[in-house]
Amino acid sequence: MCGAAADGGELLAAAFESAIASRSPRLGRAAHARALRLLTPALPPFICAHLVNLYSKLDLPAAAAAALASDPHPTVVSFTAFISGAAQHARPLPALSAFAGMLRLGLRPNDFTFPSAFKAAASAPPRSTIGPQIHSLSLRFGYLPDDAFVSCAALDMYFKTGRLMLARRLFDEMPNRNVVAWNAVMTNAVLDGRPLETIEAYFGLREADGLPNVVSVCAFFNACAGAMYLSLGEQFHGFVVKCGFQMDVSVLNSLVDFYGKCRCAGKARVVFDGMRVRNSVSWCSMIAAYAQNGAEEEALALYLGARSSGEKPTEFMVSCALTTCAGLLGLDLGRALHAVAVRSCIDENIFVASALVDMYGKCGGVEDAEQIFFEISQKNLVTWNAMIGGYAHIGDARNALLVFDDMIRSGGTSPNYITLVNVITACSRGGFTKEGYELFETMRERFGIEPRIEHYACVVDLLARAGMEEQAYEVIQGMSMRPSISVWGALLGACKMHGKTELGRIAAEKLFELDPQDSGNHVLLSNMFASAGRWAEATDIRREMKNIGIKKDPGCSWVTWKNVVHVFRARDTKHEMHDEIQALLSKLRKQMQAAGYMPDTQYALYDLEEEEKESEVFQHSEKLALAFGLICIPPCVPIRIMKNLRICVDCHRAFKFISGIVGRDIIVRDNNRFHHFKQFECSCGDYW
DNA sequence: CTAGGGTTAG
Repeated sequence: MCGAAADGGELLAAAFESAIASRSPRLGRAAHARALRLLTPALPPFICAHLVNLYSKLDLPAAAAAALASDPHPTVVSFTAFISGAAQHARPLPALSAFAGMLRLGLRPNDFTFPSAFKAAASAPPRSTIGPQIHSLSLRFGYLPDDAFVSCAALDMYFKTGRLMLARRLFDEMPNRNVVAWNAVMTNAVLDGRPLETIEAYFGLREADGLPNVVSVCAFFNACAGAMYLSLGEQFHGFVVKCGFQMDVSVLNSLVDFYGKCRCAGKARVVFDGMRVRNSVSWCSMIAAYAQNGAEEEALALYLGARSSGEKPTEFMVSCALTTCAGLLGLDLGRALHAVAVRSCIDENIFVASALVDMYGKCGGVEDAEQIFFEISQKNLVTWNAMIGGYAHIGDARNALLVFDDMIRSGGTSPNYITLVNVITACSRGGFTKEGYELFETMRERFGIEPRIEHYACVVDLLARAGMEEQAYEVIQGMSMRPSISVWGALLGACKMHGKTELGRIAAEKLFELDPQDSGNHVLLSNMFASAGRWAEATDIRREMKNIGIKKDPGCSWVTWKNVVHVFRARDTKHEMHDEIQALLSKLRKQMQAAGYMPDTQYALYDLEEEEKESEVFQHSEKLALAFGLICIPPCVPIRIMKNLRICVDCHRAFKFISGIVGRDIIVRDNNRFHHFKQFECSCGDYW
């Protein structure tokens, strides 16, 4: 009888183990059923512990709790199995309450229990004392800093709960620091955004004659990625290959990520292509590497490749792909991914939800962004930033400020520099000059955020746009850092808008120094002279462009209809619907003129007659795209037009008329922002 | 029968 139980026990143990290894709840339940059949009438204690371990490791919390509850005499082993599974699967609360439960039963946690308890306590909020309490309990039970497992777990817990002093002290007290202790220092320094410390810790490990392992290597690449240490990372790449770490999937994944973050998508791809084994992390890293380097098409192709090679649309996969859509302004694709997220039950994941808010905001669907945003119960910094950014895109300063206020008052999240960039941008575009400037002036004392170059660019834009170019110039002159292209660009743009030719010339000359090849600035300056009637100077700039070989970026606009992108250039005659488009445009021209429209031809080529100029502006790419949209897209659907340059002044004026005449919503996304035309008006209030 | 440090996303 006893022997039979033992034999059955060995068989069962093997069955439990293989169910856990293959992560198969089906195999697990089968092994459980077999145990019930073989061992009657009652399961022996060690099988009860096995069952708790099985269900806990398979992430079946209800079954694990039931197994623990049905154990007539639970031991420290059953409890530890439960706690460890819960901690590994990010369920810290059940883990900690089981820990408290075993103490109440008078069971003494052992050196296997404490590491899992610390792992659970590591995800407690920063102010929580649960971690330190468990630590003092472990000391009371005699686990001194020389127990590597216990103290490494405590060390990691102190780092993850933001108690850096205590972590540092524990680390210094450890008599024999193993590689795991060094790794805890390295990985947490990366997570906290101190990559330099990670690299220092790596050299500390080497000086102490420790051998790095896979985890140390990943942390090192992560640090190089975070600090953009391309050449250090490349050297380390060579070393890692020599040590034979290059067979490890995680190491290769972190290499892909490293090259991607260091703007070397090509090198990332070489690593990715050389991988013999890939997991979903590999695909996500490579998709992100493309998306972060402006190669959205490649990113999207890779996403489709991952799906067709059987990868599941995980939270990671979908949020990577959504970022790609945001960069591509691919609203239709983004909607499709939204549907994928809903079907896969991951749309409430905070990363996916924030990515959706971001995507809708950037692709011109603020209403959809809002709807998702207001349903997110646990908003974090990125969620708030994405929503405020969405309002900034359409220049809705009022809502941006309201949401910013909500964020501050909710108290859970403090703004970061991106929040301030987004709010000030919204103020700038929405004409809330006073509010925006006040925020800029007080951000240091109110939120402890040091103004960065981005904030200067925003505030120069804010002031200059509102006609205060001189104040904006004073802000630039008072800067402690070197003004960037965006700073001078903001000033130049506003000077052109308000005809401040002299200051505009100063800004343009700075821009020519900083970026001699950029055509946009030359065109802007030339147009500025042209609209001031200073044709000679305008012509000079054009001639200079020709001399140094700068070509004007060809402007183009595009409309997506039935999954086909229709691209238009100015004076395009090649489109299959050319005749219909021209017919509609001339009909619209008459209707608009009857409604009081006057063409704005001041930037058209200046050697043309006035009448020719009028025809000229009627061949702009955005007007061709709009006419195509009006013909093809049914009346209830808004027409969405993308443009690679800024929308032209005349097209902006014309679109307002057309939106009213035909009673359609027209949404234009240019290289700067959205314009939503409706009933003879534009969402930007002509302030752009 | 139970244990620590890990790669990807907004």
